[in-house]
Amino acid sequence: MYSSNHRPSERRPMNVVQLQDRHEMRPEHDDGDGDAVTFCSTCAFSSACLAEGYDKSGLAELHCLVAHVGPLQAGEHVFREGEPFNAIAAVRGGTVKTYITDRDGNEQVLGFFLPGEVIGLNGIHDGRYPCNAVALDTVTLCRFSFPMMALLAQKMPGLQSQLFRLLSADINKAALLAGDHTADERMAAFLISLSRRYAARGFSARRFTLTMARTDIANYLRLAPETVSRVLKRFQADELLAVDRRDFNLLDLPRLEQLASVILR
Amino acid sequence: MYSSNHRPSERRPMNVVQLQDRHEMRPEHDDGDGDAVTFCSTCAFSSACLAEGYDKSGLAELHCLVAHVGPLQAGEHVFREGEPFNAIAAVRGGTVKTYITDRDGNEQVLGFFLPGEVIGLNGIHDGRYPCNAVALDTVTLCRFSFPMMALLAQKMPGLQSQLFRLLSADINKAALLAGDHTADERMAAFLISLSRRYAARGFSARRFTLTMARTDIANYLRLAPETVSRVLKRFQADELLAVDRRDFNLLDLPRLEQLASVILR
DNA sequence: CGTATGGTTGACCCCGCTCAATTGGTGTGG
DNA sequence: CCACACCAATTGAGCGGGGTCAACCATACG
Repeated sequence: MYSSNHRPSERRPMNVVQLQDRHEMRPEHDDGDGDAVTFCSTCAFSSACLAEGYDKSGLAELHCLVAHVGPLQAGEHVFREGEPFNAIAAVRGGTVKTYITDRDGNEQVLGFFLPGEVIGLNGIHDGRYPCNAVALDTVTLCRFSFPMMALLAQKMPGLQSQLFRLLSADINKAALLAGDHTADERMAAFLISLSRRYAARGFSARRFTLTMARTDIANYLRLAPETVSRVLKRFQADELLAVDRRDFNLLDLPRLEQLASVILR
Repeated sequence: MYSSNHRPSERRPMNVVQLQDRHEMRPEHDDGDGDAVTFCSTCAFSSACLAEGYDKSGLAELHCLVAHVGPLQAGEHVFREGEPFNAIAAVRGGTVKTYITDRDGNEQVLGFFLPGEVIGLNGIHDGRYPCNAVALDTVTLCRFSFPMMALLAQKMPGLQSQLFRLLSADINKAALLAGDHTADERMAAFLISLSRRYAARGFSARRFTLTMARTDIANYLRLAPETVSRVLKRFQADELLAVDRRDFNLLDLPRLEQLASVILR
């Protein structure tokens, strides 16, 4: 039984509730920067935002209720456990970590969220965020007021079904970690999952630099940090990958996929 | 690392896809049996079905798209992994177990569903059920065509938000098992969860008879069946509970809650 | 009865956690 | 530029919770 003794890393004492107030936010439609298009095409709401040509008024309304948040610096929180839920957010840039802390102050990492992925959906249930969300590096977000989004979903079938699909996908994603698997399988599944998600966003599937510490990886995989070190060392000896600090190079994707397949299917 | 060698229990060779075809179904409104009211009051859709007095036409439509399924006998499947998703179902009576089988044929139990709870929501994601659902005893269901329900949710804000809440709740439920906890904590959390769910449906919070086998409990908790036996024996020695085969009597709810609190919070 | 199925018990062992020491990279002040 | 501190990461030694394997027991059913 491993339990981390580390408190959540907190570089900034300031507790700015970024999804609650309106500091550093700008409405979507008044900044016509060029990378908005490239971002939106990989965002989880792309099909709702872009592919709804048949309902241009709805599209305009969706873009109206989007607000840009950030940039947040590493260690700043997006939201905290127990805060009233009122918005979800799509990661626009950077990486967000979600976690809970139990009664003893032990941190338990729930997930890492890359650009295009949506955080906060688990807060719908009882109107409060059930976990914390913290920036691991410089993070920018698209904030969506959930009440307004639900209202708009009444008029836009595509948006409603997209929300249903996102929620349903998170159920299955949460179940992945629940299985009991070896340290090797967990690590391989973690790396393959990252690889696929980076690749889907146009980055290299083989080479990437992690934004999270070893302790975060270990905590997420329910392993001791020491085990993560040893597994990575063995993977390197077996020429499955090359790793230098946080730079990873997946040398043998097929064998990693093979290892991960028990979990990722 | 424990992996079950047991194939999914299958007492009936027949593979009747119960949520797909219309055998043994009757529309809700043509059977005015008295227990419909008592069931519906504890069903997950009760707030949508009953409390929507302000929208009687919507209520009537919701009842129109409900169809009763069953009774299914123990071992009969409600749906199977990979089948096209087209409906969710509320358990009306009995217990449903959901599970997946990996490449090696090992079963992995995902959850148990009591009367009033909803199965199939994780199939929305990619239009196929990602797991199997099997009856553990005699099961009756309320089947809801999901496309029709989504359509109705466009007109009924209460139904839409109820669906959002159900989906969001399942995300958090799935995350519970993911933590690494001792065998004692897992078992206590399992029993307390059942206790609460029975109590919420008007049954005793202390005494109940399980419908699932030890192997199912073990598999669900990611423990070996032998470990389940040993933990229960120790719990009994410590006078936390009394157990005779599948009859449980929770003698010391406070201490069990205490043990479970790390997981259930 | 005999047989099948599910549950229990005991002996043993291994994966991964714990504890502790060491390394190395990064930042800061002299 | 070096010295020192600090923290993340690594490495080693030891051990314990829980899995494995096997035998045994109990209830259900033909």
